[in-house]
Amino acid sequence: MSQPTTARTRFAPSPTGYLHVGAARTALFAWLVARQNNGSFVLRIEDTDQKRQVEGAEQHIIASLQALGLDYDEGPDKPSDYGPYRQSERLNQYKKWAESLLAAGRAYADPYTPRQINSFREQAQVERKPFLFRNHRPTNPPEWDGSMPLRFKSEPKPYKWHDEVMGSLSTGPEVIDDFIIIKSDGFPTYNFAHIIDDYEMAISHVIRGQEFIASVPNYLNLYEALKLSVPIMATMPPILGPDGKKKLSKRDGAKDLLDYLADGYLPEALVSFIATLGWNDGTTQELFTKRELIEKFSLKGIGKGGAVFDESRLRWVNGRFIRQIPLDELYQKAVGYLPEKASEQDDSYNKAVLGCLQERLKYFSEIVELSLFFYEDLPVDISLIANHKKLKKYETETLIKLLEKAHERLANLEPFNLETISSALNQLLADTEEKPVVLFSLIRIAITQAPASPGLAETISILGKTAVLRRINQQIEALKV
RNA sequence: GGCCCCAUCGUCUAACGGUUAGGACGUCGGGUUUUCAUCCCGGAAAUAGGGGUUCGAUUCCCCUUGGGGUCACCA
Repeated sequence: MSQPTTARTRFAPSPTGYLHVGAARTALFAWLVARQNNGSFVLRIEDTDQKRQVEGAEQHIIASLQALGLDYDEGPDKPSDYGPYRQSERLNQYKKWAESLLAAGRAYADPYTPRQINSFREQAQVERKPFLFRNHRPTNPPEWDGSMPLRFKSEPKPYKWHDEVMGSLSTGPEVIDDFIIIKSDGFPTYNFAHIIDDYEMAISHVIRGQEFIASVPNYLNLYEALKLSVPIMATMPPILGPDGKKKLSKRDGAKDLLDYLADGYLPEALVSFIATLGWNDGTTQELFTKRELIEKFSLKGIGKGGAVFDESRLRWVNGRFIRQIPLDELYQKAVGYLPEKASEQDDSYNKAVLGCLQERLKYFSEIVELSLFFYEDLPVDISLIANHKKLKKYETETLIKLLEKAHERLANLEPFNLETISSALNQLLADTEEKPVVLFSLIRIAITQAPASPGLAETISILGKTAVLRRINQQIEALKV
């Protein structure tokens, strides 16, 4: 088998929907193989099933690849020497190759109606045997006029082949069958088209999902009939849903890659997470930049078993990536996720808010919930005190007094900045002889009305004296009722 | 049902045939002059079962079990 020195890999989706995580991983790995060999990454659109076309799917997929930073060198919108890159635009190629098979006696017209084939199939099912079309191969097939499907005439035999991920694979002759290569609508099937295209586009590595592994022997049979050399093949194990059994599906949540991006997951984090779903470099490294992946990735490092998509781990990965980016960059990326009223504040205020959220943020769309109190007075929620493990033991009177003392101290504080606030709070601690958990929790609840928030002094300094004093008073009033 | 593939903590995974089976997420428990969703420390948690081979199997072989894929004029 010839091993091309420069890798040419492809991602070949059919435009029937959005790009989901599993396809994104396949695309990522193909991209990595191309990039680490200084090769080419090709996007080919497999639109041979007219019925399943989805309007806009191609654009959606392209947008997803771009968002992840998986740039391709050739594709429908990037014409190059091996185009066109949509299968619907390559019909004459498939026809040419099909006719050569026909001429060589390795293809024939399928004279049966779908109904007849169905009855063959049902019969096989009753007999609990796999359906093989070649058991019904017509002795005198009619001339192929394009109105009937064209079938490959197989030569059953056992196969043994190598898969970069799965290792050595083999099957017996019983899996080889006559499959349709040109449908009655004139379009090729995937089984035929991809082989022609991979050859004509000089693809070196075919990286795809495991749903195709059972068809590989048939492809090998076709490669032989066509006298084409076989590319390197790599089969990706499936990405599983939360139950750990079935393949990840739409039911399991938002699986459109663009949805994750819209929720405020960083492309870098998504790439790192998806790459480590089934792959790892043998060390304990958990997070990878794209550069590191290009350097370290290997198809051989991919596990053979399926991997469950664990969103909580994705959140953790994303949180780590968020913490790594400089505040200015974070601000640029996340400003749109701030609450509506953020537009009434200036950049420095909003940036300060994001700054103190950064270390605890997991994804951007939770920013509203985490930062709302920075932008508006939330209604006093008495349950925050009533349910607090320490505060609930205190008399309301005592709490009011503590708040009044805090109010007084902060009201007289000048200048009003992080440093002075911190020391004022410490003074307060000493004066009241209360534990921090009591005093600070009380003040924190008063000024945020939220179950969690950034550091108290920091929060106070961002909110400013006016808002803080107003909110403390609101809490006092609520307690008095 | 035939054929093919897969199998380490709940999850992602590491371990030239020799390790107290490691790391990470999650979880649980502590800790830090606030909360906790950050941070630090700690705990619980796995080689599916049975046979071989071997001085010694997570690792190699076989069987069983479990799971997945496929058997389309879908890809």
